[in-house]
Amino acid sequence: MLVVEDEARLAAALQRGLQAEGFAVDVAATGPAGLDAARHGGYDAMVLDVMLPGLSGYELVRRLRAEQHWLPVLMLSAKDGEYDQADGLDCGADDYLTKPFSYVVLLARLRALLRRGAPERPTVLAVGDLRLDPARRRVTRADAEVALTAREFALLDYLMRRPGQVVSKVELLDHVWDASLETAPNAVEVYVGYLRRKLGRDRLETVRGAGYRLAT
Amino acid sequence: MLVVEDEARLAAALQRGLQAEGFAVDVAATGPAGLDAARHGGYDAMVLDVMLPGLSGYELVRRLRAEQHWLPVLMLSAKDGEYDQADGLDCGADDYLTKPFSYVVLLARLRALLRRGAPERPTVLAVGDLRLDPARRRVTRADAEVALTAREFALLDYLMRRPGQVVSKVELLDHVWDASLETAPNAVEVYVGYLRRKLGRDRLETVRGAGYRLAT
DNA sequence: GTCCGTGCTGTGAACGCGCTGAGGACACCG
DNA sequence: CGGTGTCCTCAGCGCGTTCACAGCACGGAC
Repeated sequence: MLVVEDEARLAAALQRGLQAEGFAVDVAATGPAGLDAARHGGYDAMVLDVMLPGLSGYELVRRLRAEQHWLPVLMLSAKDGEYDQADGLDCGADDYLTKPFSYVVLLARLRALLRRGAPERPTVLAVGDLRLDPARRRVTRADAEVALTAREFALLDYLMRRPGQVVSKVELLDHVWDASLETAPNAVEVYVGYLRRKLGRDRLETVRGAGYRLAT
Repeated sequence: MLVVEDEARLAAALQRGLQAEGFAVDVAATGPAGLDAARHGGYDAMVLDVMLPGLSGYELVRRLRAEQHWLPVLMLSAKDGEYDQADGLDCGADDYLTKPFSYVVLLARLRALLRRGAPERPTVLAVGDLRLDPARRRVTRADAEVALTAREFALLDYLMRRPGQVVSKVELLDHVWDASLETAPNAVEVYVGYLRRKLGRDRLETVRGAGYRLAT
């Protein structure tokens, strides 16, 4: 949870209160700092004051949305005019609360926002009857689950993103192994062997002198 | 757009106003009629009065959500107490406006709701026979209450919002703990251990080298 | 056929991940 | 002030994972 609020006392109170509810809370005190945090912080939601030094809350949301960031934003403002509220919401905020606000209501509204925050379903890689779900970290072959170790999974993941292409051992060492210098190319052969054993002999083709290819 | 409101004059005014904005609007005058319309009407969103003959707005939303209907609901009420508002939102409404309300604000809030699309999450998270109510801060396992500490609750909450997905320890430290830099990853292991003890050994799966997964 | 280069695989050892019990730091409460 | 509960660190352990090694199989060139 990100709180962008320049009044130090209110910010501290919000942080304490939300932490007591079990949220992990960061605070930013200026518009630019808040924008930056929202961009890179991976927050679930954001409580945003309108009156901020450096960049208004309105503008902050507008930029955030323009940059394709969709985290839920609850806007906080001392302005209770109907057009202020409508402007805030039309800039891209999801809710608008006027100061002074009830803490109970703030929490309930945050919960309602979080309820809706839906991370889109990650793609599932599929090649033939092989299926790999990066988020669930599951691999199935003809609907039967296959248990893979971390390294095996990473290797298959890389190959399934390039089905039919020949991938060299050096390329695999670079991307699936971190330090290619310290690992012998034979390790790749070993792990290809493991995968073949678990997925079927002919799923991974050897291209002598060039690398490996995932059969489509 | 569905309007559920028993005061004929207000209902008619809302219908006219929303139609002027380009919405196709149907009106229901009682709770049961509204519930039925919401179930089968395929509406984008719903404006719902709380005080209704036959079935209160609270109960209407609760049933709707229990039946897995997630259309956005803007609740309308003459009650402006903070707990009325919080109750309405925790029943599953997405927004709450007190009468008398500004028409401009109503429109802006409806636009914000429609922008978000239908929510995908119920107010109470449920995975298997595990149930977690964020508002009441309670967890039950097969209808038996389980006492959790704040940290345990936050951890389970985060995992239950991503059932079946693998969540890394770093991600958990970022979102469930405040300062990932200052907390050792081992703390996650410790708390997973606590949860396993309270919820059952096999509810939380370890994915070696990747993270943890809540069994679905 | 021989020879060489490349890839495959069984064995085994070191490593490091994750689990756990013990206990210290801290806050809250009577 | 001690009692209680929570949070988190630490150290030790078990064991799965990773990878080097060496011997073998196989393909291609001649």
